Amino acid sequence: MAAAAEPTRLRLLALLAGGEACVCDLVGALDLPQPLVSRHLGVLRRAGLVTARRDGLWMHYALAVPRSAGHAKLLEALAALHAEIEGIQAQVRRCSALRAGRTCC
Amino acid sequence: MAAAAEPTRLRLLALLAGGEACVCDLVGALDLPQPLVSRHLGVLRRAGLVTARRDGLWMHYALAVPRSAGHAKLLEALAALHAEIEGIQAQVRRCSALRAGRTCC
DNA sequence: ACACTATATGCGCCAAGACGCATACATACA
DNA sequence: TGTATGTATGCGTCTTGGCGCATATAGTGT
Repeated sequence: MAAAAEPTRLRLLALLAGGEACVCDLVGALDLPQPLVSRHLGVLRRAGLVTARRDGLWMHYALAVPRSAGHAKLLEALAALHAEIEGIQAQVRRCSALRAGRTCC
Repeated sequence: MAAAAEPTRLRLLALLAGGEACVCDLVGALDLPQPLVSRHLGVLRRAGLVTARRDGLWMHYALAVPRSAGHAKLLEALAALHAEIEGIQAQVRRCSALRAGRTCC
């Protein structure tokens, strides 16, 4: 819960709500330093909110399947809250474009 | 969102989910110093999550009616998460007992 | 083995925020 | 107007956590 409250992590969760993504795409979409994004993803992973999958050099992150009723409801709430984040749509689009462009993985 | 993530405030929201309550009942239920509870309630109020109503000497706090889809979904998620908080049931019962006992307001 | 790329982590700095304490404020009542 | 009670706030302290930077780790290809 506290893990999802941080603004940058809220944005990461919004991007991942659009499907699995690798770190480089998330970095490109949010325009933040890679170590910062990686650290936030680590927090989300340890909180059980996202899962990580290694594919060669790349790590793919995705929303975790809910482990409790509260978790499931939280994901619903996040989905609704994402729409209310300033400038998030552009970042979601950029993330999708990066995914489609396949510049990295 | 960030306002609801703090553990003590999460408990306060859980107590208020059972209905309006005055500060003294919340203090008694959580067994925390009054200034601390008052300060947390102020944070929740400024975040738009609760509303305050004065009744003589007493302030009655209640969950605010949702102002957005995200807010409404967040309340649902909180309701589900409340059940997963350590020892919250006893505190909710104590709050109800205090309300019923009418020792203060 | 070496170089290269993607990702993770150790370390230090700094700001945000939670807490305790004292005290101010608001209201009721004599 | 004075006192008592419930609630809010100012202030100092200390911890937590976000951030930048450098570097470590994991994997790929030559």
